[in-house]
Amino acid sequence: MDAANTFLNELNEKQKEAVLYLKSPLLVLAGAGSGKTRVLTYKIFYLLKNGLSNPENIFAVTFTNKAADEMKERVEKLLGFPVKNMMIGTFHSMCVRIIKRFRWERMKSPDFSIYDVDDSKSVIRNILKEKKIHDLEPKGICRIISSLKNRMIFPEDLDSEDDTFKRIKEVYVLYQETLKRNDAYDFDDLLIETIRIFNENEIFRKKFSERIKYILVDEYQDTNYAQFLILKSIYDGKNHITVVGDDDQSIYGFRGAQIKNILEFEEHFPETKIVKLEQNYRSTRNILNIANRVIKNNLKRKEKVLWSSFDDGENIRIVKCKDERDEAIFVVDKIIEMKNRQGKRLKDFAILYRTNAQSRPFEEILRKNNIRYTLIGNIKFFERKEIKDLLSYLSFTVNRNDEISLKRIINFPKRGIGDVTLKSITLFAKAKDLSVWECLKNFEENFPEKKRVKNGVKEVVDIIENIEKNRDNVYNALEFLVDSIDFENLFDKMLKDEKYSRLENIQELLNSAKEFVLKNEDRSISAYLDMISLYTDIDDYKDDDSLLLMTVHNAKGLEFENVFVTGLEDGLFPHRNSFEEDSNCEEERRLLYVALTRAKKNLFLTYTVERFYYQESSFRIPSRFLKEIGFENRIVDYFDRTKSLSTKKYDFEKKRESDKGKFKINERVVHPIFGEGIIKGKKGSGEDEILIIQFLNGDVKKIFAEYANLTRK
DNA sequence: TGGATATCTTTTTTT
DNA sequence: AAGATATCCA
Ligand SMILES: Nc1ncnc2c1ncn2[C@@H]1O[C@H](COP(=O)(O)OP(=O)(O)OP(=O)(O)O)[C@@H](O)[C@H]1O
Repeated sequence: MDAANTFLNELNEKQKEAVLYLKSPLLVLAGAGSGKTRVLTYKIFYLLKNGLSNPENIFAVTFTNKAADEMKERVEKLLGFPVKNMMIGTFHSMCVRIIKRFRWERMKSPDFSIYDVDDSKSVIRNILKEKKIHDLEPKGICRIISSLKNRMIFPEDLDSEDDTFKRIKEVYVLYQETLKRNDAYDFDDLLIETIRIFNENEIFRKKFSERIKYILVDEYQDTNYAQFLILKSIYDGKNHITVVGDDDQSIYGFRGAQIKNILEFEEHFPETKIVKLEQNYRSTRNILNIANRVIKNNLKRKEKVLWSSFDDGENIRIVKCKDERDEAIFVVDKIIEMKNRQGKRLKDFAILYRTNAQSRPFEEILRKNNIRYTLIGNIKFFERKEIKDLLSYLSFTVNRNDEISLKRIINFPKRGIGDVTLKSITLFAKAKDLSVWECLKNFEENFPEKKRVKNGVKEVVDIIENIEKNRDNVYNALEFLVDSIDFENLFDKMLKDEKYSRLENIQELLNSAKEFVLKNEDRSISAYLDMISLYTDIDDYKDDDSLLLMTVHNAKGLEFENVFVTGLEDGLFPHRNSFEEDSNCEEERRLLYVALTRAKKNLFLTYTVERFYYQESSFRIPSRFLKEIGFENRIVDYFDRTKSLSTKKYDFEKKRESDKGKFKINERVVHPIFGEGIIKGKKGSGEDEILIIQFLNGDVKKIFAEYANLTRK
C-alpha cells in the first residue's frame, strides 16, 4: 500500500473494496452500523487525496444537512485543509443550487421563495375558498398533491371521471399556477423543477453531468422516484456512481420513498457491482440480536448477515410502567443514576419515541430535575408564528411576487388592514395587470377613498424599502425590522411566560442571523432564507452535552451509547394508522429496527399500562414487536413510582386449559368480531357475567362472557 | 371593517 | 390542550 493511503487501515477489506472501486456503478448494501457512511466519507477523501478529483467534481448526497456538514468536516480533518466548492448536501439543497445556477444563466432572478407545508396549506386554503369548495380539507389535499408530485404525476396525467378526483385536479392546477405566479417552489417542486431543467435543456444537463465525475449517495433506501430521476440525469456512463443503503432502514415511504430504488438499482445502472458489509462496529451482540430478531419478521427484504466483534454486552431491559409519567420518571431516574454512578455524560443518552406528542412528560420531568436536554422536531424554531412573521418580511423583500408572505406581513403587527382591503388591492392589481407591490407603493393614488388604512400601508412599504437597503446583510435587515416593531406592546396581553418566551425567540432569531453573517461569505437575505428553509432542528443542534429527545425518524443515521425506545405499545408503535396495510406495518417494523440499532451499549425499551391519549386515559397493550423480540422469556421490570422499582416476570404465554372460562381483569382477549382487546372490568357472575373490554381501536364495549366466544390471546 | 370572542376540530412520521 | 374557524360586536 502506498504511503499516502495508510488511511485504508482504518477500513475492513470490504470497505476498502468499496472505497477503491470506480470501474462501474457500485451499490453498497449493508445492515445498520456496518460503516456505510464511513465508506462514503473515506471515498471522498481518497478521491481528493490522490488527485482523482477536484472538490467541484464531486456530488455527494446525504440525508440531512447535518450529515453533510459532518462528512465534509471529517474529510477536511483527514486531508488537513478545507475543501471548497464541493457539492455536498441533501437532495433538496442540491436542487436549490442547481435551479439557482440555471436561473442565473438565463438572467432570471435567483431569489425564489421556498414554501413549507404551512405555506402550501394556506395557498390551498385560499383556492378552496375562492372556488367555494367546502368538503375538501387543505391538509388532505396538500398530502395528495405532494404524493402525486413525488411520483411525478402532473395534473394533465389525471384523467379520472370521479367527481372528487376532478376537483382535486382543478385545485392541483390552480395550486401550481399560484406557486408559479408567486415565484415559489414547494419541497417537491425543488426536485421536479431540477428534473424539468435537465430534461428541457440538454446543453445545461450535459455540462453539469460532465462536471460531476463522482456521484455518491448515502441512505439510498429512502430516495423517491424524483430523486432517482435526478441521479439518472446526472449519471451519463462516463462518471462514477456509488450508492449505499440498507433496505431494512427505509422509513420514509409516507413521503414517497421507494425501497425499490435500492432493490432494483442494478437494473437501472449497467454492470453494477454490489459490495456487502457484514461487520457491525456500533452495537453489542445483545443489541444486534434483538434488532435482527425483529427485522426478520418482515417478508419483503433482502436477507443480510450482520455480526459484531464486540461482547454480548449488557442485557436489554424491557420496562413496563404504570403510565406515561412513570415512564418518564423511570427514564430520567435511570439517566441520573448512570450519570452519577458510571460517570456518563448527558450527550451519551437519547430518548426516542414514535410521535412528537410523547415528548411532553419527558420534558416535564427533565425540567423538574434540572437536566439539560435538547428537543428535536415538533414545532420547529423557524416555524413559530412570531418568527415566521418576521421572516416573511425578508421573503417578500427578495421576492415581491410572494403573496403568501405579503399576506402574513401586511397586517403584522396589526395596522387595521384586513381581508377586505387586501382583497380589493389584489383585485385592483389583477385588473390593471400590476403587481400587488406596485399597487401598495401607489396606494394613495389608487385608493383615495381608503383613508383609514393609508398609514398602515405606508408603514409596510417603508419597512420593505428599508429592508431592501440591507439586502446584502441579513443581520442589519433583521435588526432594523425588529427595532421598528414594538414587541413589548404587541405581546402585552400575553401571560408572562409566553411573552418572555416570544421575546426570547426573537432574540434567538437575531442571534442566528448574526452567526450566519459572521460565518458566511454570502451574507445576503436570500442566502439566509435558503439556509433556514432547508435546515431543520436536527441539522442545527448544538453539541453542548445535553440529553437528546427526538422521534425515531430523526434519529436515523445517528448513534448513542445509551438509548431509550419508549412507548412500545400497540397503536403507538406500531402506530394504529399502519394497521390496515401490511406494507405500512413492515415500515413500522423497520422504524423499530432503526431505533434499536442506534444504541451502542445500553438499550432500554419501555411501555405503559395506561396512557393519556387525546385527553383520555386508555389501557395499553404491549407492542406486538415486543413479542417478536421474544420478551415472554425475558425479565421485565415493572416500574411504579408509588412502589419503587420491583421486578417480576411478565407472562405472555397462553393460559393453560384449566384456566378456561375465567377471564381476569387486564387480560388480553380476542373477540370474533371486534378483534383484540383488554379486559377493563367485570360485572355480574355466572351466565350474566359481563366483561368490559377495550378493543384495539379504542372502543370500549360490554360483552357477555358466556356467549361472546372469546379466546385468550 | 377589523378585532375579539365563542365554538369547533384534531392528533404519525418530514425534506 | 391547542389551533383553526365561525360568529358577533364596536
Ligand atoms: N472499519 C471500521 N473500524 C472501526 N470503526 C468503524 C469501522 N467502520 C465503521 N466504524 C464505526 O461504526 C459506526 C457506524 O458507522 P457508520 O455510521 O458509517 O455506519 P452506517 O452503516 O452508515 O450506519 P447506519 O446504517 O446506521 O446509517 C461508527 O461509529 C463508525 O465510526
